[in-house]
Amino acid sequence: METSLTGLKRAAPTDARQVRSRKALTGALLALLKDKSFDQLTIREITARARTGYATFFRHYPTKEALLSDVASEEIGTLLDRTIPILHETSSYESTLALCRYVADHAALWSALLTGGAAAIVREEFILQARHLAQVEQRPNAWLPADLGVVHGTGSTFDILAWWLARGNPSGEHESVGQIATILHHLVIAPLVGGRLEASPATV
Amino acid sequence: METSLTGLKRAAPTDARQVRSRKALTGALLALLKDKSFDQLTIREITARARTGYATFFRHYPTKEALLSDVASEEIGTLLDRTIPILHETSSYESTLALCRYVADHAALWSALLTGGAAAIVREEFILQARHLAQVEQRPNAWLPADLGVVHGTGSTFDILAWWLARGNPSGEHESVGQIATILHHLVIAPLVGGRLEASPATV
Amino acid sequence: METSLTGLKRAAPTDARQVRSRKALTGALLALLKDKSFDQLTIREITARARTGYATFFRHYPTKEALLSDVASEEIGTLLDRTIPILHETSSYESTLALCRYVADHAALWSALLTGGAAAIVREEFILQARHLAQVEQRPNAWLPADLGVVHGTGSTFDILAWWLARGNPSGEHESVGQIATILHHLVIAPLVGGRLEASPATV
Amino acid sequence: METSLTGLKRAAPTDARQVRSRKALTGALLALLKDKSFDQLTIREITARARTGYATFFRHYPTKEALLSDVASEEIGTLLDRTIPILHETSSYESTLALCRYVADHAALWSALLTGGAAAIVREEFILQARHLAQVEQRPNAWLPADLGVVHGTGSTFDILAWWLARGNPSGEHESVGQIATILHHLVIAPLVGGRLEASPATV
DNA sequence: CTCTAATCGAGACGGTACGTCGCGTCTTACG
DNA sequence: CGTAAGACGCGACGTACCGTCTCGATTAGAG
Repeated sequence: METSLTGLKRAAPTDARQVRSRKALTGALLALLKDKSFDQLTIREITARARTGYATFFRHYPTKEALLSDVASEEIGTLLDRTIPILHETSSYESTLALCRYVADHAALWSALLTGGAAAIVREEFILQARHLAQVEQRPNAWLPADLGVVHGTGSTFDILAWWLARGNPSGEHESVGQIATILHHLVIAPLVGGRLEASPATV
Repeated sequence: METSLTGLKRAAPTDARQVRSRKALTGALLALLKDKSFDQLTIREITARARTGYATFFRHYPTKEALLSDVASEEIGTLLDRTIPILHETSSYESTLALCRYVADHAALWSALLTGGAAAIVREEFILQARHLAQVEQRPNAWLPADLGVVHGTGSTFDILAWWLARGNPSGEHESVGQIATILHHLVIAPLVGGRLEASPATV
Repeated sequence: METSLTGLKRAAPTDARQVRSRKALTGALLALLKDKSFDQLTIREITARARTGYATFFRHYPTKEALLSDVASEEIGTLLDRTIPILHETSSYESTLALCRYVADHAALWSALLTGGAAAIVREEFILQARHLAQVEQRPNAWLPADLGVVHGTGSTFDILAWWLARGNPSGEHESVGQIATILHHLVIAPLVGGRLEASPATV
Repeated sequence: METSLTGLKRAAPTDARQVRSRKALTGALLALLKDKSFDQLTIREITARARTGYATFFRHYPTKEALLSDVASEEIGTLLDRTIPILHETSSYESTLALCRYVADHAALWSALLTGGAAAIVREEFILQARHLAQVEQRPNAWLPADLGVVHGTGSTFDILAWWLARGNPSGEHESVGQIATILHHLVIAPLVGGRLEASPATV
């Protein structure tokens, strides 16, 4: 929970066996996360599921969190690149919609990360990375501390997306993407950027 | 993380020794939470800090989470009673301000719960209790599923209060309470209830 | 096992309640010894069986062994008074028979002590007391150290009696007493005192 | 006390580490048995003496008794192979002498087993194994139940050997071996097999 | 026949050993 | 001769029982 992911991408291995081992491990982690909480997962359990030797795990990752990082960190970064900019645009609905589309396109992975047992730790990492990104581009605001804006915006976005993915399978349903984007924009983005609610075409 | 607090208040013991032991344990938990994450706390550590026998812990609580529950559960309920109603009033700023004042008045306890190592688990419990409460009084909404509204409203409120408490000591500073209430109302409450932003007198 | 019984008879209590408590405890011990080993008996178990408070046990006996002592110590002394002299008589069959009769007459108690879970510890005490008794009246013997004679004689007698009591209920069967006395005399007493085997009328 | 050793020899491990661990554990047990009773020995104490991790104990033995078994069981079997046959020979003194010589040759080990804190439990195992062996070759006897004969013979032999080993160091003293064999034969073997006492040349 | 003090039951307490489990390291034996 | 399998030291877990202790609530026996 308190442990934060490193955010450092692990050097890509060249050896074919290493590739196979890592893929097996990440796959096993994602598979197991559908059933149990991340921190009640056992390394032995992961390696057993991956059909891999126990010690092999440590040849690739120092801790369980490092494996999760290897799975999640890059994806978090990619998603963040699509989240942060939204806050800076006045006309932001389109960007919000794009964000939701992206998540829907990678529903399987993001379901595991946002609704699986690792949700809390991924959320922490999500916000942590966002704060680091935001430190650079301070946009002073009279009534809202910048840091709080980032925390609230990122966290809420995370929560709404997680809630969305927790309902069955949203991918493919074009309608649903628009709806969730509207909600997200209405509840989070618009209040932050001070944009008009009318900016969202789908406001019922 | 996945473990949720029971929400059931433990029966108050009559024996003076039991009262003393429980007080020592809860006190030790709160004290330790200021330094470390809840789940990297050890029961042995708690009992050592409480100057209590290790086995005595289990005479009172079956798990570490049960102790946290005993500390937090009632407080969460009290706070929720002040959070949920806000969403139902059109003129809600005053209620928001009252909520913030309440938190400021119990800053020590809520700092431990919201910003300490137990934050994630307390947050889960917070939302869980809110969802249960909200199930009763379904207020259908065309564009926003009721459940999502609760999750977003509760979670965001939690986050903003946590951010607030994480900055030094907010108690006593009358100004600060008003500011955070304004922000909370602006970012979370107003978008949910559809109230006008002008409802908040302090909007700068 | 290594713990030896004190051999000190506890002062008899006058208070009726104390009498009742001790009787309940000794009775419970004997009852439980029929099922389980002495040292896998729990003080809590004994007090529960005795329908007695847990702390009450310690008001009467400092340890589990003290309770066993209270039950067994005097009986062991009495039996020893009938065992030791046998070794000193040339015509000893009658004494052996008397010993067996005495045991048969108190079969219930001796079954518990010799064949129950406390057998090993009672045996140790048996031999220990015998050695102490024998130290006084040294009867030098050229080929057999006196101490070894006592150890062997007492231990073997104990074993044979225990074997005997372990077969159903020997009391009432007059025949059986004679047979076991013959065996005991033949196997143990006669070789020790150098008496003739013919001394035993029942030698087949 | 009531717990009996399994009598099953543990499969010999091939891994050098396992060999080392087991040797350390058995060695520690024998060393500690010189000082304290077996059942007031702590597994933690054994592992500490063996310079071994606590959990490692359980990777090799399920209980303390299993460790004792690993130390004693085979030795008991070997000794029994030399004890039982004696009862079947008419001219048995030589066999008795051979038995005593064997014990004297392994005095260190047998001192630990017979006179150490595990004596009672080893004795039980001794007799138990003997009874199992004797069940096969029933040699009916008019005045002596076969089972009692075995119990008495084995138990007495155990006691006399234990008494012998408890006096200092008997190995090397040729005289002593003959003397104890004579006593053993006189007190136990001869009465059982009905042999004449004159069969023993050393009878003084 | 009362009153007072001893004895009772109940059970919480600080300890300590238990046996289990998972960790991360490090050795071994096999392919 | 490198890698999987897995044994190892470590330490927290939750359980059980120890012997001590405080509580009222009986209840015996002395006055």
